[in-house]
Amino acid sequence: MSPDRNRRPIPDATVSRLPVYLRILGEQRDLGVDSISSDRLAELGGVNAPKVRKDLSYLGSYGTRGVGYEVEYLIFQIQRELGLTHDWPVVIVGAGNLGQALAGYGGFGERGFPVAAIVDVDASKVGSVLGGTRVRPVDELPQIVRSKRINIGVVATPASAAQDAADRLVAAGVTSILNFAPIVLTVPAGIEVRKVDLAVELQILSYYEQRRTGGAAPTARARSASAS
Amino acid sequence: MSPDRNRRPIPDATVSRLPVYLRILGEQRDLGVDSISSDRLAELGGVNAPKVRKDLSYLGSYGTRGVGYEVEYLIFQIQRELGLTHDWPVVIVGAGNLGQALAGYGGFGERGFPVAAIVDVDASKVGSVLGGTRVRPVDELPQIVRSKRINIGVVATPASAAQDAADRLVAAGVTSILNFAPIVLTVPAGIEVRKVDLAVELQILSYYEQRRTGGAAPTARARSASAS
DNA sequence: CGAGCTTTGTGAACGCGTGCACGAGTGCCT
DNA sequence: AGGCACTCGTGCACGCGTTCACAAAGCTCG
Repeated sequence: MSPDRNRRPIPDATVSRLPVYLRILGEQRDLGVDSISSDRLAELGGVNAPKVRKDLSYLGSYGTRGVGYEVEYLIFQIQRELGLTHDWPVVIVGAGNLGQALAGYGGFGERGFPVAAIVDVDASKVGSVLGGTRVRPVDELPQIVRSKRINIGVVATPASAAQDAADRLVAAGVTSILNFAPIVLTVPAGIEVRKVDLAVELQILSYYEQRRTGGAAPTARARSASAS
Repeated sequence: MSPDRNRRPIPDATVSRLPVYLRILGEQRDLGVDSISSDRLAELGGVNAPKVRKDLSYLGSYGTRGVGYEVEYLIFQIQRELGLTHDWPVVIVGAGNLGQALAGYGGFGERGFPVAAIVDVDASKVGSVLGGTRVRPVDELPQIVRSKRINIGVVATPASAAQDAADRLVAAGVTSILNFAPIVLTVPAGIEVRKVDLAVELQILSYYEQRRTGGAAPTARARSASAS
């Protein structure tokens, strides 16, 4: 299991599906399933079977023809490829509504991303406890990142403060950022940024709704009275 | 009317970028800018200029050569295309950590998606007030959806309850679902579903971190991290 | 031990989206 | 009025990702 075996780059599209396979495999293992076919995995994952096989083939040939994939072993291989064999502690910047929710949301820790710290510029928020973690002043970011060996930061501030938050994270030594603020962050080369904009997802749904109904308004202020 | 005849379909990739342009245009308008070039819009949006022009060309030829795009008019055109000329009230299923956060998060309402209602199966959660909205029992979903003319539902339940939540939403008449639960929902044809899995985004970041460091662990049994 | 069924792994074709280059239209300045 | 600088709109080539089809490989059973 020497990591010096040169890894060819895995297509981005495949990387974004591997976590899905991983989750399904974990569920199946907990159900007592020890072998699974690409067909079944595709069904559970909402994709088609050839795509599953091609995706998994980027990891190596870990399946057995005529049988399928050994669940336990495949979990290990995907975890290894994704770097999930150990925890990645994260620091959340911004203890507002969203930051509080993310801290309280157990899903991060369960999947290997424990919330190691929360910071905020607002002194009035410092000291309160969210999801078992005390909010600390943003100035302590460098010490926190260094002492807890944090590589990933989460920006959960309002848009106006997001760039500053990102700058501070980068200065503190973070190399990957998950950005929930609706702006495009400017970061130095080599820093990986992913953006999640909740409103954008709704707007995309709106487009398909609008196309479906031909523009009929569900709560058109012009016609029906939508109080409150 | 036939909704698909008057408009050629816009590529999905373009649809997912239109909200980004829309947000930037709104900001620029608030700053007093009344005309913007594709170059500038691309810079602010983190894409390249030809892509901006191609995206906008799907809406029609609303630019002026030699000048750029009139901000106000372009905002209107994108809003019209995305169906954002009126509000789309949404209902949130699940008043747990995530549901509470989404209800309190003002970003939805600001962007035209007011939280019209929150429901939960847990009777102990019913009655509490989140973000100005009282939590109501899940059985009232059909009445809520009908009376408030809701087309979009948000699933913010644990994974185990997500499929049931989706079924109830569909039965109540919702035609689009934004799913935060980490499972693939099964819905009838014609129902649009978009999925946001917060942990998946972190796992993707983990992959790039892992590739960068060659698999060095940041917390557990780590050698010295690469301090570049 | 071989036939037949099952399932993986992958080369190749196809389609979509991106990036590029350039023609076309507009405003400004002399 | 004419030239020039600027920017949009778009045809085209390229590359990535998806899909398909099929050969290779393993298991089961008689």
